[in-house]
Amino acid sequence: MRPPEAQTPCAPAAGKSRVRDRIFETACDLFNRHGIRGVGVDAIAAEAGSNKMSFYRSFASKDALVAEYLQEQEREYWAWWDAAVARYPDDPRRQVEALFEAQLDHAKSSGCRGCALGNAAVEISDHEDELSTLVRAYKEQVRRRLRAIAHAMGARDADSLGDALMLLLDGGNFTRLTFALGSGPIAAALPAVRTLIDAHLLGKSG
Amino acid sequence: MRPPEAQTPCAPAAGKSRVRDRIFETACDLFNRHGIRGVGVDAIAAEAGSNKMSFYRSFASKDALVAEYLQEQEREYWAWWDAAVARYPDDPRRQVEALFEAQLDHAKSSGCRGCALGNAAVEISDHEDELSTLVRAYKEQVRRRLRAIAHAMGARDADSLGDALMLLLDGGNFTRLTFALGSGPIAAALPAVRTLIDAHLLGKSG
DNA sequence: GGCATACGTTACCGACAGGTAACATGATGA
DNA sequence: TCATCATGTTACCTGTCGGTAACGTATGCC
Repeated sequence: MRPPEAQTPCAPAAGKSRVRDRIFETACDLFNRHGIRGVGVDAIAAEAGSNKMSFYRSFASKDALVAEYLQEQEREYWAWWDAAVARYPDDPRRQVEALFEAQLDHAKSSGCRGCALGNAAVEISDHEDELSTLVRAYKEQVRRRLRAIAHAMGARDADSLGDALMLLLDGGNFTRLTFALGSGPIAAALPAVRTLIDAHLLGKSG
Repeated sequence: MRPPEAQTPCAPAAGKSRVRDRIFETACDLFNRHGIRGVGVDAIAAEAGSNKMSFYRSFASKDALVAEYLQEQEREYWAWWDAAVARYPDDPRRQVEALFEAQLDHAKSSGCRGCALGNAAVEISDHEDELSTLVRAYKEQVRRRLRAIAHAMGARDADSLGDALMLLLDGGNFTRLTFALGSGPIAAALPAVRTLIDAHLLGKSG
């Protein structure tokens, strides 16, 4: 996927450089804080202690940077997910609870702006195919994973349960944008999750 | 709130004109479709069959238009809410179900882009006080209303139930941005709502 | 007719956006 | 020492943005 051109003799891996990394980290931070359309290339480079020219030596365009940003956000998200889930192998119910616990925990951090990928869906119009495809693939995987866990629990209407869990998850992400740190309705997610799982494990409900 | 200046002798009500209405409707449509930052004043005026100069004769600034847009969206939303709820006076449980039925129904329309106010929260940075205050007030009222209905049901942990309902509602709005018409997880909202209400009416759950 | 209202048209402004050219510098390594 | 590479610097291009000035015109009211 990535052409092996411009390979430096040693040091940083495959075409990556120090400024590039600094710029990219800065970009991720600014995109998260102000939205994708709310941050210009110039501002990113300056905030990274560099300049626009150096930016364009590392990134083909702003769109390329945004795509990489979204991919990185997804990568981090799944790492976060896997870490939460890994603590309870073979216990899908506790896995789900751990996910929502971790979400609540993360929502209490001041830098949290909900779901970066989901927020991007608001900003990118439908014709920006590459970006919206990234977001769609991510959301579909969230859905698939939650449904799979619901199935693993042996729940009745597992797909429906998985989807309901996704609604609670995304509801938390969405409301987090508006409500300050610990004050939002997101704290109600975990009890609701437990109730729903109970209902889907004991009997038919909807 | 609105100064009574420039009152025309008769015809359209209090300072409003035909172009103004056309421009405003066009703006609402475009904001919904492409986001607030994704639409320029020029594009709005042109799409409305007018021009920028006429725009600025009716609106003090783009920010003023955006504020009015958000207020209008909120007005329409509560009208929609009240209509759904009014069909079942004195039956709070059915009121909630009617809300989620109406949401699902609306989500199936092609123009639906979830929650306009919530989407705006993604685009406006924190320092734009006037706009983010509008969004926050709206979201707080959603929360208050859902909690109130939960209380009216006589539910245990009514606040928690109300918050959980809000998460499901906003989760539906958020996911609607990504999943096409009827294909998203939003269909799982209503069964989940019923399950949660049942649990909160029968016994303690979480 | 005279006048104000409402609207269209053209042209312009300063600011900033994404993106590029050309050149200077400083470290590295053969 | 000399070439190379990564980076910084300055200047510039084009386009678009929010916003304004000045002028023209159709309508309708008195």
